[in-house]
Amino acid sequence: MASSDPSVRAPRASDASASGAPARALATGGAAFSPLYRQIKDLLVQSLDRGEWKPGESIPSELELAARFQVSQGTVRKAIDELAAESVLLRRQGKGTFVATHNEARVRYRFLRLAPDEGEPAPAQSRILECRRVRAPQDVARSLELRAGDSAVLIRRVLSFGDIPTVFDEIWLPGALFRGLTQERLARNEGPLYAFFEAGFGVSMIRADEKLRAVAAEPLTADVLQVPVGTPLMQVDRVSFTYGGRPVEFRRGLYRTDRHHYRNSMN
Amino acid sequence: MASSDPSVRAPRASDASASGAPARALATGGAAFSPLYRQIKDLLVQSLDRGEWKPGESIPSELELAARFQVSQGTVRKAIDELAAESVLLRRQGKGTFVATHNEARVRYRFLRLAPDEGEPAPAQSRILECRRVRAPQDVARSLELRAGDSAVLIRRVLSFGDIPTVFDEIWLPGALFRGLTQERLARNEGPLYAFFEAGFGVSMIRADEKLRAVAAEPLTADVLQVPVGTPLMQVDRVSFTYGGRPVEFRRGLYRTDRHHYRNSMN
DNA sequence: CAGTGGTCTAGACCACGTG
DNA sequence: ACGTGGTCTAGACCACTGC
Repeated sequence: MASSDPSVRAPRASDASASGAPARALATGGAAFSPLYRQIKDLLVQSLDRGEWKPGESIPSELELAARFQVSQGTVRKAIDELAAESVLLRRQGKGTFVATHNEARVRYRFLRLAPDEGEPAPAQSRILECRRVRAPQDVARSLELRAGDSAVLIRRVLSFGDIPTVFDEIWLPGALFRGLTQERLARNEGPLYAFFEAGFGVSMIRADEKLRAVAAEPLTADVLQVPVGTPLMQVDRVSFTYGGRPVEFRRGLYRTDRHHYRNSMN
Repeated sequence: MASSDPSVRAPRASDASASGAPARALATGGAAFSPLYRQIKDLLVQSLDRGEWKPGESIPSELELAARFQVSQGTVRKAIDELAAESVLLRRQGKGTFVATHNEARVRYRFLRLAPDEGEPAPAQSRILECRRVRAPQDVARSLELRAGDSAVLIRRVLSFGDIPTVFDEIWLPGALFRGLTQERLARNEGPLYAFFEAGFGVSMIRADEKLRAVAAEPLTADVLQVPVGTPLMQVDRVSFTYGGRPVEFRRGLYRTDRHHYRNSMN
């Protein structure tokens, strides 16, 4: 880490207390007020986005960051608190603060909400049916903030639990971010897809919005999931976002819910 | 509020710093360690549970609470922070901290996740089909932590959006908590059911767990929702909890998802 | 103007993990 | 023994609200 970091402390309202003059000029250009800890949070997110600290690595200690940004440890702490609450960072007492990974057990089932009706959640077997580059259809392009016709990667896969095919996913990714993604590399990958994306392409999925509905199985889907045509399935449309709220995946999943259910918790 | 509150400060490890002696005895009995701010949080929840502050009312200021519990304002603040993050309390700068209500716009759609495919969320029209006292069936009793055969209230209702029946709910409540709940009172109520429960029976819904699946419409449901038998519907089983994590409602909802979807956000 | 929550700082000590 | 995050305190000032 460079010791002469350009991200120095932004003047803020509180500084007036020392000089008596109401000096106020925010680094963001002065349009919107944002507390110091949130400016620090934004700087941390920018560093994550730039890849300064990679998933699984530890970030500098709170005291180091406080020195770098010229603020108190408490202010850095509050910024990290928010990022930890969003599962972007992970604190481990006595060890440090780490960039979250999609490999850890603690977040492993954060995005896969399908749970077995009986027994414990078990890892799924993934079979890649297809992976090719296509022009983004209009609705996908809109979700991914691409221009219609831009390059995209389309993946079709099936997730099975104990030999029962349960999830049929169609996944669209922005072609520009996933150069070199091939069916071979996908098939070689074990473990969660998102862990593969962050390790192989530097794209971290941080947040996702889903829309769920009940639909009848169409012939193709029915064949893949080995159910009669017309069987009620859950259709899950998801848009996933990376640092800074940029959409980087659109996905349509079709779930069999005869032995599994989609779990959700609200508060 | 009684000025001589019995909930005084519990001795804790940090106190040893003043005396030099490792005095440690937690109010909880000493079994489990819990930081001071969490003990304060528990005391606040107990006060809420007792009804010391009712939904919509303000709780004492941070400084008052700090004086009552003999801790610093910062410790009270951290306890309140957590309760605000859980939407149990609501902070309003310059005004105070308030007990959350199910009437406010901010939390109105916290538990109703069904959103229209087009346009803005609109309030639903509720029609009560049935409200009677029954013995709790075994699975309901287990969800509500009752003994099988205990008294329960069963409500059946339909929610419609613009004359289109969209949700068919079967709701079970513990009979002991909802004495005097009749179909007449229910029908008279406008607005969210949970607001009615908290105002009329002092039962606040704080958290809920849901299990979703896709099912085919059965004849009775098809009739109520005016869809053909066999239409795919979303079945939502919900257990709702009040202060202290006590279950106080089991609900099975069947949703038409031809013009609406169930929205979910993950991070 | 007074009172509320919101932000920021500084310093102390505790609990945990590692060497 | 040391460095990490976790907790707790104390005090300052800011921003918002209502009298």
